[in-house]
This record gives sequence, C-alpha cells and structure tokens, in this order.
Amino acid sequence: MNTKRPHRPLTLRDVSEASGVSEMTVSRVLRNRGDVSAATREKVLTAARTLGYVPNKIAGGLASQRVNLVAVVIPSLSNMVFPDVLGGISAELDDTGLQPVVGVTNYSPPREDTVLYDMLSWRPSGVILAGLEHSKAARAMLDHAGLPVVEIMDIDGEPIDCAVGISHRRAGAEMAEEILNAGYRRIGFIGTHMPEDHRARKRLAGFEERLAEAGITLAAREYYQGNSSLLKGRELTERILTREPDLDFLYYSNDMIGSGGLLWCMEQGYDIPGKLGLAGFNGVELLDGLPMRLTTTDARRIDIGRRAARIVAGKEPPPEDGVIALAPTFLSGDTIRHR
Amino acid sequence: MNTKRPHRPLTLRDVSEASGVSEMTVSRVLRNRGDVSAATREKVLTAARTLGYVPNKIAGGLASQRVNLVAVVIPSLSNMVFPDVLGGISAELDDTGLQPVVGVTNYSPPREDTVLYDMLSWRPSGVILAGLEHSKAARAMLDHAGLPVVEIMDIDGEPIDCAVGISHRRAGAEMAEEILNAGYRRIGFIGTHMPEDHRARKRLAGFEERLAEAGITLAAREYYQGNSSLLKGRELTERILTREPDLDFLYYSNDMIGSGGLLWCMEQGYDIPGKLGLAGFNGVELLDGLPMRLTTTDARRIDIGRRAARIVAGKEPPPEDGVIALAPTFLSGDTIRHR
DNA sequence: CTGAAAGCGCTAACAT
DNA sequence: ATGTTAGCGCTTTCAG
Repeated sequence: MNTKRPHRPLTLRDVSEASGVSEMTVSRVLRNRGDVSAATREKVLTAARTLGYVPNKIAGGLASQRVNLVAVVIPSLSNMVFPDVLGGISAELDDTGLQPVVGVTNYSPPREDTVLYDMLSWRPSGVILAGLEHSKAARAMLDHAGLPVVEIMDIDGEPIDCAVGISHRRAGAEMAEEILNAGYRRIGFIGTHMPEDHRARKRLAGFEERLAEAGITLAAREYYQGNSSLLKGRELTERILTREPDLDFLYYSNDMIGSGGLLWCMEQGYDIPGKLGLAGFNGVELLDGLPMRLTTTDARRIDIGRRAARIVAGKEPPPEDGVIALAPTFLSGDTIRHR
Repeated sequence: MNTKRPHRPLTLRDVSEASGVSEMTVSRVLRNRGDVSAATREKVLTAARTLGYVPNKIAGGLASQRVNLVAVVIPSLSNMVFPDVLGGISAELDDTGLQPVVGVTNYSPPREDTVLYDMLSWRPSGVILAGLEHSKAARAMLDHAGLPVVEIMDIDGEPIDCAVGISHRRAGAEMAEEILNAGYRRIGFIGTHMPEDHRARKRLAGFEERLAEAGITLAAREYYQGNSSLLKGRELTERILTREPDLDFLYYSNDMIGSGGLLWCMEQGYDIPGKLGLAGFNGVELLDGLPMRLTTTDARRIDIGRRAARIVAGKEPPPEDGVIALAPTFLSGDTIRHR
C-alpha cells in the first residue's frame, strides 16, 4: 500500500523556492500575519496551492509555543449524553481557531490519568474534563500544566480551576420533591453499579436525603453492570417489580434504562402514571418519540459544553468563585401524576 | 483564572538537572529505548515523577518525524453508528501506541476538506475516513501526504489507497430480495434527504434495482431533513401511510427512524408483519429493547473499525486489490413475515 | 552503557 | 513590506 505515492511532505522552503519569496514571508501569508503586499501574497498562495502544501503544525507549535487544541476528557461516548456536550463545545469553539480533541476514559481513573497525560503532552491551550473527582496524579499534572482547566457536568465539589455544571444532589432532591408532591410513597431506584460514576451517586444521595426529610426511605433498589440500554431497563424493571410489586414509583439513573422500563411497563398494562410513576435523568432526544413522555431532568448538556468552551476560549471570564451553576430543569412529561 | 498556578512547563533539561543524568539518557529512559543501567533508570524515573514532568510530544514529533496519531474522519457523532466504528478502532489501536483523533464533517464536503487539512497538518501516521467520495482537493492532500489511507464503511467505488466496508448496493438489494420473498409488493421508502449521504443513496439504488428485476417500483417515498430521530420516524410513517394507505412494506434508511415508525404503527394497531412489514438499517443496540424486533441489516460497524485500524497499525497487510469487503448481515427480526 | 553535536520545520524578534 | 538570525524541546547520529 502506498508505495506508489512516495511524496515527501512539503515544507515552507519548497513553497518559498517555488514562489521566489522568503520563507518568513511565506509563513506570514499562510498565517495572515503582518503586512504583505497583495502581489507577493498571490504568488505565495498560488505556489502553496499548486504544490499542495499543508503546513506542519508540529513545527509551528514548537516554534510558537502555542497549540490551538483543547483537550476534552469524558468518560464515555456511547452514553448518548456526551455527544451533546461535545456538540456544545464544538459549536462554541468553531469561530475561535481552537479545536477540540476528545479522550475517553471509560469511567476508569487510571485510564483518565493516562488520557490526561497523553493529551497534556501535546501542550493544548486548555482542558475540559468531566467531573470533579480526579487522582492525585491527575491534579498534579493539571497544576503543573499551567493552562485553563474547566471541569464540567458537576459542581458538587472543589474545582481545580473552575467548574461548569449542575448540582446533581439538587437534581436528585428536586426530583424527589416532585415525586413526593405527586403523592407517591413506595419508591424504587434502578441505577448502574459504578462506583466511579460520581454524578449518579450524588443524584441518588440528594434524592434519598429529600425522601428522608419526608420520613421515607427507598422501598427497593436494583443495580446493573455495563452499558445502559433499553433491554437492561426492561430486565431490571421486571426484576424490581417482581420483588416488590407494590412500588408506586421508579426512579432511574438515566433515560435509556428509564425508557426500557417505560416500554416494559406499558406492555404489561401498568396504569401509568396512576398506579405507577416513572422518571429518568438527562432529557435525551429519544424521549420525544416514545409512546409516553418519560418524566426526567434536563441535565443542560449543551449549555454546559458551550459555557465551558467559552471560558477556555477566553470569550467569557472564568467565574469569580470558580463555579458556574446551571439549573437542572424538571421536565414533567407523562409518567408522573399532575396534581 | 489560573494565575495562582504559573508553573512553566518542565523540560527534559529539568529532569536532567534534577537527576544528574544527561538529557540524552533521560530521553532514553523515558522512551524505553536503548540500554540504560537500572541505577540511572531509577534516578531518572524518580526525578521525572517527583517533578511531574510530562514529555512534549510537539518537540518529540518534530525531532523524530513520527507522530503516533491516527486521524479518523467521520460525518457525524450523533448518528449512533459512528461510536461503534470508533469503538472498533480504539480497541484495535489500544496496544499499538497509536491514538485515534476524531474529526467530524457533518456530511459537508468543504468541511471534510477543512477537517482533513487540519488533521494532516499534525502529520499523523495514518488516516481513516468514511466514504469513498471526496473532493479533488481532499484526494490531492491525501496523495501528497504519503501515509496509509483507509476509507471505511463503503466499498462501492474507487479507493484512494484501500477500503474496508460493506457494499451498500448489495445491502439494499439483499433486503429487497428478502422483502419480495416474503411476499410484500407495495413497498414504500423513507429516508433522509441528504445528497451527501452516498451510502444511503447506494443502498436505495441497490434496493430499487432488485425490485425492478421483479417488475416492481417503489409505491411511495418520503424524505426528511436533519437528524434521524424516533419522532421523525413517527411523523414520516404517518405521512406516507396517510398518503398511500395500501402500502404493505416500509423500508427505512436507518434503524432510528425505523424504530419510530415501528412504535407508531404498533400504537395504530397495524398488523405487523402480517399486513405491514418494516425494515431499517444498521443493527443498532436500541432494537433489542423495543416491543418488536425491527428487521434490519447489520452494517458490521465494529468489524469495519477493527479491520481499518489493523491496517493502519500494520497488524494486517493492506488487501492486494485494495478492498476488504465485509458481508452485510440480514437480521430478520419480527417485522417481516417468515415463510 | 552514556554523552555531544546537529537539526527537525517553523516562527519570534529583530533588522532593513 | 520583506529578510535574517536564533532557537523552540526533543531525537538522531555518531563518538566514546
């Protein structure tokens, strides 16, 4: 493969020689820097184009000590939630000359360390990373890197530099509040068994706290391993309702399993939201097309991406106290009683 | 922000001074290259760790003329299909020291050119990009780059270097075959209106060709703009069936709108697959959790990602004729009659 | 096994 | 408006 295309990568010097203009001026033209006469500009551009020159950012970055990359470190891509965050980030970065580069940790702290290390070794202009919980090593790296760090999604904790997100405790508490107000009392929880999913943990903590204030404890809980899928939602819903048939509400740790549960319950003929209420978390687009609208909380994913990107890009000053708190938004849907 | 953390990024020289070992030897230790005595090795490693040194790959890449990056250029992330491809790629790249870097084109050729240009300017070790249709400029860039190029997803066309994918014409034709064999005759098609989605176009072409061989033409078609979602699937299904109530099969250009259509039809009480059959394309995980299993074609996304990565990584020689053709796999599901 | 010298391709800073 | 010089931080190459 590729043996018939033995082209040596072109350099500035090649363009310089082809156009009869000094390397420095060629460089200026290619970066739109400094004043260059229209005539030489044309010569250079033509030469570059006909040769098919592509600048070498490795060399450029080393010389200028600046790299137009923003490292984005997230736990997962299959989650349906991170593409939205990324969307917000790219949209906001689009006119800044900065480029997002994505690293995925799979919710593994050692993997996060590796990914961070690798990304920092490219000397990016900034870092956006999910969550507030990081290894000592990771914090050390970020401290030494001397670049803007924005932690996203979560604000319940101490940011390294600054954080943009929602309070998951609050999201959980507010959902509990709504459920209690609607009159449900025998409440079950279905969530992933991931010690490293701190946001899910905090949501549940906030949820249970609010229940406790009303003198209520979770009547049942069910955990699963691996990816969230409709199928998992079905299976766990069946399991929890078989075990505890008199539950009147199920709180799911995300919309995907919540949707699976909703579909299963509808097939079984449960009276929703009359006898059984359901709620998820995230506010994903999928919910728009289901037979009933699952009650959920909008996690403000796109806004989070945008604000984080704005800060890294310097479009917006970092917050005084280091925290931008967005409000999780309750979406009542059809699967909770309206009073 | 960040004013309290003014650390200058550390260099090899810092580690060298801290450990009393020459820069060259430090470099050897940090890269596990050449023989270094266990003693000096320890000294260096300790120094590097306590300082919190992170190597500068910009400088390293410039000096060594090698960069352990693989550029991956895909049309979309929200498509639910590309995360799978990426999964295959990362899995296979994991033990090679190569890192995928993703660029997204949004199905826009000019945008593809820009993304490619930007990625090539980092001088990656290889390029994996979706599709066989590229601008003249893009082809020129790739020719001059002098690195392995693997075009993925599609094999109906002329690869620049080599291609890994399925024949979408064949996938469409095979689905047509199954539908005809099952006895359906009044067939409608619902797809996205995207001139740049060449694979969807080829699938439909293969589909219609096979129908034509049986003397049948599409009885109706409906196109939509924008993202595929359950909701769009519902709306378009309602529209096409209102317009042409006597259709007995709907072929969707992907599983997401197919699923939306399926849910809508079930709610309306259509006799599926008796009076109305449905099929999508891709074979996404979502289908596992729906009330009925949508008939579809497995597009072999993960395999495609793996094979492409293997070639770029040099784990597998590029195919003689430049093409690795995987077989699209028919998944019969519940929404087509079994004979 | 370790070190010294040269230079990767580009740009900052200073000429002119 | 354009050119010259030096060097970014690392690795290659060659000597010990």
